[in-house]
Order: sequence, then C-alpha cells, then structure tokens
Amino acid sequence: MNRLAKLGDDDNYALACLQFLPETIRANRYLVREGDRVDRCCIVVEGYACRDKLVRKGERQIVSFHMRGDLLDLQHSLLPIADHNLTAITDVTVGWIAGETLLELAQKHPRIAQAFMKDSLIDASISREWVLNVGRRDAKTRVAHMICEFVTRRQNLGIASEAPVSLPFTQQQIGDATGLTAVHVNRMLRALREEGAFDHGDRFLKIADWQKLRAIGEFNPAYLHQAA
Amino acid sequence: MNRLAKLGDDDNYALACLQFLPETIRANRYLVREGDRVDRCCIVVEGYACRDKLVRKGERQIVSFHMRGDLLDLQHSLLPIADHNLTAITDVTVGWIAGETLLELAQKHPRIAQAFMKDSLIDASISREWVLNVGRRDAKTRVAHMICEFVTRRQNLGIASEAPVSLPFTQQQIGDATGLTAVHVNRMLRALREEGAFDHGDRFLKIADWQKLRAIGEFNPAYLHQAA
DNA sequence: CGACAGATTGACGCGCCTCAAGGTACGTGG
DNA sequence: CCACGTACCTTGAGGCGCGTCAATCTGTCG
Repeated sequence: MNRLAKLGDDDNYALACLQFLPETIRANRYLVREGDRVDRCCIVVEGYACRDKLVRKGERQIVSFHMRGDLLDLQHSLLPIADHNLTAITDVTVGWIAGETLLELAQKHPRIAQAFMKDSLIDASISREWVLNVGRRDAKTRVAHMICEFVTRRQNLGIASEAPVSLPFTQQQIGDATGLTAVHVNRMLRALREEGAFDHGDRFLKIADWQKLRAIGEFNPAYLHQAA
Repeated sequence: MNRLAKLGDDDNYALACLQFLPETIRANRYLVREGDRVDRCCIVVEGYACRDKLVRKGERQIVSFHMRGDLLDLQHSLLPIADHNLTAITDVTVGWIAGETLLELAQKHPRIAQAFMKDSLIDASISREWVLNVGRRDAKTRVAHMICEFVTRRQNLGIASEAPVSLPFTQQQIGDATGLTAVHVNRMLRALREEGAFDHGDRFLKIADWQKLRAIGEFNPAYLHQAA
C-alpha cells in the first residue's frame, strides 16, 4: 500500500489493525457470482484469481487476473451488485474485509482513500490495455502480451524471474483471457517457443529472450503505472 | 454528481465554486496524447469524445466513448502519465480543471471523494464489459451492444430516444470501438437494419425495436450501475 | 467545379474456429 | 497392483467470419 501513496504512521497503524476473514477456495470455484449482492472486498493472500464474465452461449472472457497482494473489488463498497464473477484460477487464499470498514477507513484517512483510488485507477488502466489487446492484436501478440504482463506484475511483487516460474494458467484460461480458443493458444505457445522467446512445459515458464517476447507482444509496461 | 453520492450543501457549494477552463476541439483532434504528462482533468460540456490507444501497425482501438457530463481522466490527478489518447469524436467542448484542485476538494469533502471513486469504478466496469464485447462476441452482437450502450447512456442523461437520435460515430469509429473494420461494420449495420432492429441514415439512428436490438446485442445495462 | 471524407458493395483470401482423435499425467477405487 | 476416469495438452483437416483490396457513389465544403 505504501507503493500507492505516502502514508503516515497513523495510516499504517489503522491498516495494521484491520481484521481480515481468511478463506481458501479450490481452483475454478467462484468467490463471487455476477449479479450477487456483495458488501465486502478481498485481498489475495496466496494463489491466483481472476475476474470473468460470460456471454449467452456460455463462452467465458477473463477480464483481469490477480495475484498475491492485489486488492479485489474495492468497488463492492460502493457498487453492491457484482458486474462480474470472481473465480479462483488456482487454489487461492483471500482475506475478506467489510466494505463498510473500508469506507470508514477512507473517510478518516484521506491518504488511504487516495491509495484506494490509485489502485482502482491502475486497475482501470489495465482493463483498457486489455480492450486494445483483444480488439486489435493478432493471436500471437495477444498471448505474448498477456505473458509479459504476468511476468512483469510478478516482478513488481519482488518475485525473481530468471529461473523458470510457475505458470498458473491452463491454455483454456489463457484463451479465455485473450479471446482465443485453447487450441489456438496451444499453437501460439508453440510458435513462441520455436521462435525462442520462452520455453514452457507443464505449468512452467522460462523466459529465454525477454526483449524478443516483449517485442512480439508489443508490451510497454507504462499502463501498469509502476514507476515507483 | 448527486447521482453518485449523497452530497451535503457544503459539498455542492464547493462544487459550484470550481473554476473550469473551457476549450473547444475539432473532431478527430487529440485533447491528450498517450505518454503526455497531464495534471488536469476535464468534463465534457458538449459533443462526444473517446479514449483510444494505438497498436504498432497503427490500428486504433477506442476503449470508451464519452458524452455530456462525463468526467474524463480523473486519473490524471494521481497518475500523471497518460496511458491513452483522448480524442474528439465530434467537435467537442470540455471544461478543464487542475488535478491538484480536485485532490484538495476530495481531501476536504469525503463525500465528493466518494463520488469520484464511484465514477471511476463505473468507468472501470464499462471497460470490463468492453473486454467481453470485443473478446467473445461476434461482429453483429458487438455493434448492437455498442449502440445499446450509447442509447442507454444517452437516456440516463435525460435525452429522449423515441425520435431519431443523432449518431455521432462514423462507421470507422464504430469499427475502432468494436475491433472491426469499417467495411464489416457497414455490413453489420445493414443486417441490423434489415432485421428491423433500427433504421439509420446519415449520422442518424432510429430505434425500431428496442427489445430486438437488446436481444441481438446481449445487452444488460447492469454494468452501467445506474440503478439510481 | 474539384477535393475530400464517408458510405456502400463485391470478390477473394486468411486467421482463427470447429471438430476430431489421440496422448500424457494423475488421482481414485478395486 | 492395475483399471478407469478426468483434466489438460497436442496435432491435423477443413470451414467460416471477418479482413483486404478495390471500385463506385454520395454529400459537403472550398
């Protein structure tokens, strides 16, 4: 949170006093369903989750993915009806906190309110990049871009990436995030591997040539607003 | 703004005291370029604008469109580097206001801060719906959905829609917003016209069968969070 | 009147989807 | 221990939705 705004000691003390209700969910289960009335938010403690929406035919679109430390659905403190599902990508542990509590916190601590605001704004910026990604880039570029975002956000958490990293997504999930079918994702992953951008095996990923991957994915991390 | 949060008299007074710097921009000109350092936000007074991003090949993706009353790029008070262009769709008049001013306002008036927050959250919800739209829907559905959103947001402003409404977008712009080419947008518009969903001519649109259009576009306005 | 932006339509091609048939790894129960 | 089911990955063949290219038409503005 200190990454998002300069907080005072009192702010940090207030944050430290927050009570989280921990919960662990199995992979592919819902934490929240679209249309639910929700009055709490959560923070990812361990594992991976995503936000997704369905079309009538039943196809799924993942609209963002989330990892340790991400604040999820801050919006439910102000917008009680969920406009998307919250789904576990892997087994995931989250900490729940009442929206009301966060609102009070924000009212008493303007710098915390500002940090929440900044978090939401970055979240929105990522969504805009995703619109661009699925709307105007070809399949190989989309997949490469998504992997670049994953690796970069992981690095921003301070997780090193020279070694092979575990890739939590199935090919179906990558397809759901990029607007492709799992079959075509498989072909694009193979192409990227054969071009020497990365090596990947059973849920593992080893970046072989970051500059190449970044170029193929047209990846510019500016939209993550992580200059700090 | 009263639509977003319950404001007190002092809040409304503070808002009324804001000084806006008006500016009028011609259609297709930029208000802000991606990468610019920006320290002000704006509100649309008249006309239509959009946020858009470009891919390397030069193709454009519109990531949201905006009309009278929309607050644009509130984010620039906290994130100084623009992650997208702000472009005039038609000739458009906006009112500029310093990000610093908005921050101070938010710090002094928690309910206004909350209203800003809510506005941003709704904006983000719309982006997520767009990811779904371009990622998983077919061309006719996408175009219908975009028109549904346009009509609905216009109605939420209190602009009646029984009569033919002016449609500010060119077919190229509809394509840029839906991830299609102008040629294919033309064919989809014709299909929707022939199915009796709407009639449209030179920048005009007359909804003939809202239920049909809504069904084709799989449009559910919940994501606009306008229950108020 | 010419220049230009936008709309319209047709012919054709390609990128991605669909369908299908395995293959591999792993867990579970007999 | 093997038999079986399940989830995921892999690869091929064929088809379709949308893109590309190009020509024409319209309205508007100088």
